[in-house]
Amino acid sequence: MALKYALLSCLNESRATGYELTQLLRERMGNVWNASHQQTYRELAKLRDEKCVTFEEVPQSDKPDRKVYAITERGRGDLAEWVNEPSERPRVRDPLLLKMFAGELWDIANLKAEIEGHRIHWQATLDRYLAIESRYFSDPENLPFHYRLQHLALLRGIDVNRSWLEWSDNALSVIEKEK
Amino acid sequence: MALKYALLSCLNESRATGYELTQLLRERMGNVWNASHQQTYRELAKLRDEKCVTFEEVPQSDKPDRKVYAITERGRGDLAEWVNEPSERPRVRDPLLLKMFAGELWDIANLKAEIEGHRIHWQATLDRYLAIESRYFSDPENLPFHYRLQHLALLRGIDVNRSWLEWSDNALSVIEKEK
DNA sequence: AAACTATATGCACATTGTTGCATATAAGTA
DNA sequence: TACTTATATGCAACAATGTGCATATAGTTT
Repeated sequence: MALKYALLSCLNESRATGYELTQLLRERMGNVWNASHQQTYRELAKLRDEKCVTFEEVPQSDKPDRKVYAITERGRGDLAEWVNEPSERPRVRDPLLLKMFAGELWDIANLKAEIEGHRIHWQATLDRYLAIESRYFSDPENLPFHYRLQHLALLRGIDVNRSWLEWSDNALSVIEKEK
Repeated sequence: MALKYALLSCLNESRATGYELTQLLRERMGNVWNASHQQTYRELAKLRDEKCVTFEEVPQSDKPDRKVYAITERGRGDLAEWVNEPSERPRVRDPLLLKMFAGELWDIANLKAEIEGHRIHWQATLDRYLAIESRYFSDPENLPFHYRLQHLALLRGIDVNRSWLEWSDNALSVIEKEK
């Protein structure tokens, strides 16, 4: 449901193709929302039907034609309405943490490898977010308000990944003692 | 898909009714997985078909009869297999953070109220998790391994809620300056 | 030469999750 | 007395998401 608004938020800043929107969701909004490219295209088709976006076909000779989407007045209206509605808290669904509740069934070497694997990912994601921060938000105090809000979202991503890194180090030391 | 394993993990520790399983998911596993009671009952019916659980009807005179579920060998096998498979990272879907990307469309009073509302929830959840910690995990060093793993999961919940509290204070001060 | 990555789009089917409803009783609260 | 909460179960319809497949071309890596 909120994928609609994720896409509209992107298009509210600038026009983009489905492909670009998919990338934006993965990169800039990676710690906030995610969707596969199939989902993005499907949702864009729906937004077209609802007249929340328009699109313009841009022919390309070497690659498939691009459809450049733009938000409409109605789209912006829907977005503004949604923004000011109360938001639900995110549902928690974390397979790795869930597995902590099946304790004695673990093969400890597996568990260790699993956490180490995730640790690499968290480190990489943290680095990516820190790079975004230093590129776009190096002087947050002097940013316009709507960028400060985006910075707040990014800060969540940074903090979450830092905290996962600490957690995994802690978890690995617990496992080490058990061995 | 993983709801199956959430339920099996619970039943692996002790037999329980659908009602009790719903509560466990909300309380003890609240920072790890969540499901409505309808989902729980539906999944239990499926687990029955797959012969991963058995159940026993316990008549009650004052309240509706209870169906007490227990895990089977097959269920435990499925669970052990799943535990040792690599886990996907959780998908991120946070409506409040998403709204940070629709900056100039916010009514600032709304935004402030929204964050304050969420703050109350995070504080309450943190307190709840801290209470669980002091009741069951006050001496983690001397706990059996599978309880230490559960403690690790709880620590995530504590940390996430603490970090949301800090974030909301930060966010509120950013908003205050804008006013 | 074959495989992989990036660009670019999308359909069809399957699984999962939400919402509204339905039933039944007891105890506590306004 | 009427409403809410807790216990206890579940179906049916609908909405949202995920997975597998399909197509097309160019450049880069093995």
